[in-house]
Amino acid sequence: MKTTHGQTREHIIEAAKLLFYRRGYARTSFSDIVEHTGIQRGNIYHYFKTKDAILDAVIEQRAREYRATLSAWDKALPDPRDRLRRFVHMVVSNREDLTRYGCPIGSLNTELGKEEYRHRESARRLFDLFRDWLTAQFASLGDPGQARARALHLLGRAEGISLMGHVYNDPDLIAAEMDLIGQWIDTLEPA
Amino acid sequence: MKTTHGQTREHIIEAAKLLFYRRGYARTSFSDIVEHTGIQRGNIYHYFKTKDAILDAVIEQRAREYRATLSAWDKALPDPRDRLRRFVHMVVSNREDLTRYGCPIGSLNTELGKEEYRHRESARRLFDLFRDWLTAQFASLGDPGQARARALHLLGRAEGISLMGHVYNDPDLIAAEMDLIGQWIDTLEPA
DNA sequence: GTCTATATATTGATAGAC
DNA sequence: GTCTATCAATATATAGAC
Repeated sequence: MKTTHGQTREHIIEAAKLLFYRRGYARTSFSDIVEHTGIQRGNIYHYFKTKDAILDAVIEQRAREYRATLSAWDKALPDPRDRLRRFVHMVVSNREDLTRYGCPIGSLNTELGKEEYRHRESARRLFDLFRDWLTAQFASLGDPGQARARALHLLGRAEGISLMGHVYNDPDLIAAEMDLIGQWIDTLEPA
Repeated sequence: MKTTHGQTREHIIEAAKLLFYRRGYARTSFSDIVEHTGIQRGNIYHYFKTKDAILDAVIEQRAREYRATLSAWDKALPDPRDRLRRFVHMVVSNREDLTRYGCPIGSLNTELGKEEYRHRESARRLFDLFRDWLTAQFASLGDPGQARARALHLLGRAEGISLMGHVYNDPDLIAAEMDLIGQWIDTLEPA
């Protein structure tokens, strides 16, 4: 928990976030980060003692971003159905990046879910943010007992179709599936 | 295309298949394969000149297995609806492994879909096998124009819920979602 | 805080005896 | 076909001058 706001530290995190997303964590080397930032090796170690520490910071940074996004939606949209539609719209809006590199949360969890990684839980917390937020929206929209199951159903469909769009290089697959989900949201009974 | 049927070569492929699945390709080293098989480094290089060549062989091996599975289903089940149900049942049956390590095809494509991998296309062909087979079943069951979209929808949902089951360590999530898919299959109009 | 130089371990890969 | 010994490149990480 540093209280300083050094630009260099932010640059490292932003570069690592991009590289981990596009190349994966294991395949991204310190040299990649050095080349991409222009910051020298020794200086990076001044801010992060290990590569794992950079990963921690990247995950924290993503968590901050997603929390801010969901918080902004909460403030702008009082209707839970509109909030769910906003989530669906976000996926559709990001379909080009999703097609190119996959879902940043999904692919990170896929990589870090493998054996001998100690970041499984912190990566999972990125999913928790959306799962809990979606659960709250489904709960206030209808049957609270089914809210969590519906949230995981929705997250799963978004992740699955993102993977298919990625594998088959087709953003329209993502748009079509999310349209089906939008129709499903429209049919849900109000509370 | 070797015509010899050496046991050593098969041992290497089987060990690599297991390790690539559980640890990921990038994180699996030659030392891992040596330790897991008991075969010495130099001997492995007698069968495979590079690590990439082992990956090629593992993907080919998986393709052979999946083709055999689908072919067996074709022979045993004349009704396309039963064949679709058989696919759903396979996912449910594998839910423990899917929960522990994720989907072997999905996680492989997620890793190899990242930048600077030259195995993207061969990994995608594993999905092609199921996509094309599912497309054929949907086509003979009803509207052929929607068959491919339905196949990708089904594959996406299976992949997505496998990821959620993996991330949240909950095989029941997979069973529940695949049950929904089974209900959907039951409602499809016959040709 | 930033840099150069370097340490140390591990990686994929080779050479060659048997 | 199997093995030991080793290579060259790259990985993460450290030491210390400025």
